[in-house]
Amino acid sequence: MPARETPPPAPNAGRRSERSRRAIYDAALALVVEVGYPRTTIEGIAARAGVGKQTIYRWWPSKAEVLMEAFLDLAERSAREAGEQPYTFPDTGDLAADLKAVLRATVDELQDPRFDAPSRALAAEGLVNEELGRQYVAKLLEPSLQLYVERLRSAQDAGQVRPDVDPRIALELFVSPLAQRWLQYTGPISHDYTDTLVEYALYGIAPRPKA
Amino acid sequence: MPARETPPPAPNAGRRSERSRRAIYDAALALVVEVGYPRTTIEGIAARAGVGKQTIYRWWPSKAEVLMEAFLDLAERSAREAGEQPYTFPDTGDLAADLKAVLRATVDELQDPRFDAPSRALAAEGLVNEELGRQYVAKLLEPSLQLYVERLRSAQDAGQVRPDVDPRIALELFVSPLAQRWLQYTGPISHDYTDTLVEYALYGIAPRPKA
Amino acid sequence: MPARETPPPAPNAGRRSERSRRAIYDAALALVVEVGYPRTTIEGIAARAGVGKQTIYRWWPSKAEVLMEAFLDLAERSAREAGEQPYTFPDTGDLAADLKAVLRATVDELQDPRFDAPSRALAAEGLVNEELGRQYVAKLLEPSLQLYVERLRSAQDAGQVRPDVDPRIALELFVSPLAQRWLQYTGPISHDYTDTLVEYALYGIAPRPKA
Amino acid sequence: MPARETPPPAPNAGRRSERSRRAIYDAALALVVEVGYPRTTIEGIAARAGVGKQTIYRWWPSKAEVLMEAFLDLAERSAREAGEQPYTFPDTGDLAADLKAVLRATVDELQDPRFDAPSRALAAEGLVNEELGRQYVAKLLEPSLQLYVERLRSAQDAGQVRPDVDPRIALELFVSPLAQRWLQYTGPISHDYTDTLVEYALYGIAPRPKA
DNA sequence: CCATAAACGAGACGGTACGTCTTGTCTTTCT
DNA sequence: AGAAAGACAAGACGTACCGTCTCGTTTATGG
Repeated sequence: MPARETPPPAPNAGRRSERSRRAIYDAALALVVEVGYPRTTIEGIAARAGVGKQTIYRWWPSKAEVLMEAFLDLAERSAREAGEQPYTFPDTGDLAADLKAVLRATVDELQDPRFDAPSRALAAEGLVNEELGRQYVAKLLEPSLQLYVERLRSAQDAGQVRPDVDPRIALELFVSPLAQRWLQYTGPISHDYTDTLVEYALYGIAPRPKA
Repeated sequence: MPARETPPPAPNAGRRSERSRRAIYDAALALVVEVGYPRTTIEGIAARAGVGKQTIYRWWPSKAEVLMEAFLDLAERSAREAGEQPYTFPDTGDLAADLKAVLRATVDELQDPRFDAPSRALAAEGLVNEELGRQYVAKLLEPSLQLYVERLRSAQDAGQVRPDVDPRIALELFVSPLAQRWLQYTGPISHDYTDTLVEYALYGIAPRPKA
Repeated sequence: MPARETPPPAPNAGRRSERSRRAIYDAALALVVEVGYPRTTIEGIAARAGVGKQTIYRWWPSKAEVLMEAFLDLAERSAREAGEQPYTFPDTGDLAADLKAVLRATVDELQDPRFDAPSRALAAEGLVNEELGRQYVAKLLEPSLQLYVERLRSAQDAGQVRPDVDPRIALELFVSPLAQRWLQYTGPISHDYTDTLVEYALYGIAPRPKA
Repeated sequence: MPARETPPPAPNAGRRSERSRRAIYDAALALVVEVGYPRTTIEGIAARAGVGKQTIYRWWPSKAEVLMEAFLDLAERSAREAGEQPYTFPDTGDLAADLKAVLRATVDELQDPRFDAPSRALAAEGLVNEELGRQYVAKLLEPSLQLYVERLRSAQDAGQVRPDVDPRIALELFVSPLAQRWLQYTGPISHDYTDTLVEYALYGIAPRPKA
């Protein structure tokens, strides 16, 4: 592997301008919503943020990473704003009801362009750039999926899910179909749809013997 | 609606050079595999195909559409070469076995870069360009999914799937998780994995009453 | 000497756009006069000429060379416009009178900003870039100086200049002082001044023996 | 005239760091010799001198002025080092010999890159920036030319130069040609060349009547 | 002899221009 | 008329410097 001539001379994060960082986040998110990801350029972000291009290049290696951080920040702020403690999952004892509730909320969120546009853009970039794709999963997807894992484990303890079932796989039965319909336009998404997914996943599609 | 000055003077498809078309397909597919989709440019395709840029712009509106056609052509040729009749699905009477077999074959296909690279590229473009995304689904995805629908309907007739189940949704229980792991690197894919998906989907993850 | 990776792929001069060339010349000359050479940028020339930057970079290696060609073209056009045959020198038989006349004309020309600004800019660039400096001399200066050489030789034939004098050096006695005052602001320039130079140069500054 | 908000809060020259000043001079001169004037940047000077950029901007308005001071300082030091009293001119009574001697020394000096590079750079900048050009003349050129004036006046007193000759113009007959050949590459410079200039200038190029 | 205010090194910042690359259009020439 | 070739206007890329603006850290009196 040929070494770089001059390894990037690591800027001093202590002196970083918080003002600029915020302006860049805002500009990036706004542009992705307004003109779409491919027409969102680093020049455009810099201009809209009232910032020199170098200030972007100093802190991020690509527009995808700018957007990633901006979106993570947005998610954090949104959660905090909503007064909710983030990353929790209802556990009423009724697994089906809890899953349906969470998936219905997810469906609603996926309709909001402020969430849809950046999220979709990052997913798209991730498909074609493995490094970024893995970051996307690790930072955005996996933390949420982990909540399903925990809820499913709790359901296993309560005897509502078979103990031999792998929760990490089980969750994909309802999460992945929704994800695919959302991302790839393979079908409409609705509360009914996710309710159905939960039903099918819990009880299977094969005929059930009479209890 | 302001009319175009010159309505696109529709080229005469009859005089189209078959030689150029083939060269463009080959160049596009090769480049996507070799340098990746983002670094595949129309200029690059033209140069590699020994073709004028205008010849590409005359017949396709974007590099994504070039790649789409090239990939469809590849798929057709591959099927023909393999001597198989395309678009069939095994029906041995054992639904679980048939699904597992098809999904195992799919897993193998997804590992082949000649398939993976263009397919992933088109998916990525589709995420961010709805028009293209819908084309992708209609031309590439839906035809395959339709085979699952038919097989599931046949299983319903045989009493192996509950009659109230919607086959178009049911198929997503095993197809979408595989698709997501493949596209988004959310987990490893293997024959074991798809076998498990089929099991979970057919019989559910909830405890089954004794038969 | 390390060879270039790809030697510049020589554009096809036959297809060159005359319209763009003219627009670039005009823009370059206008900008140098209006905002000065250092603030004349390639981007500015391109914008003013309504031309892509690449069209400039395709045909010229630097803004200095653009300006050089533009100025040569201007000189040619000016001469043609004035209906004069360019590159001639009066020869009335009276050397002193002829030299004074030409130098007076030169003084006038040096006051015209359309001539002064680009000419001075090229000279400045040439001081610091030997390659360009030599071009400046070869294309702009030397052809004019050659006319002095010829006139002086004719004067030698007529016995008005000593035969052992080197005309190429002799001409510098009046041309260089004017050039230096013009370029370096070492003194004012006027018709009187150049007349004096001719007098001093022809007859020396030492006392002359009575004839 | 709109007044400045804050009149430049004149730095206190008393506290100025001599160490930095020296380092800046050295860096500026070295860089001009090593990489040429256009590639000598203020950032580069600061880095090489181990100095903050602001320390340069605090004391000089432009890189040209830095170089000017650096060069004046160099000239002073050189003179002092050579143990010579600066700004003197030989007066042996033989004008021709004295002029030839001084010009030969000048020719030698012009060949030394430590003198040539900065001097040429300042001249170039001066061509295009009148203010700086006039400074260049006043601080660097005129003091030397004044010595010629004095020597010529002394020669006039001795009857070796006609009393009606203007020494300030006369000196240009030999100084300007040398300057032009040096700066603009209009011809080679050598001791022979300057000797010839002196001859021509003193006795003219026209035929001399028999004494 | 210590307090304090300046100059200092460092370097992030908003900008401008660089020279390169690719896009999609247009034009020329050949077949 | 289609195709190869490639010049063109447009504009984003990522880099290099500009000149300004903080940041702590010397440093050098002057109270």
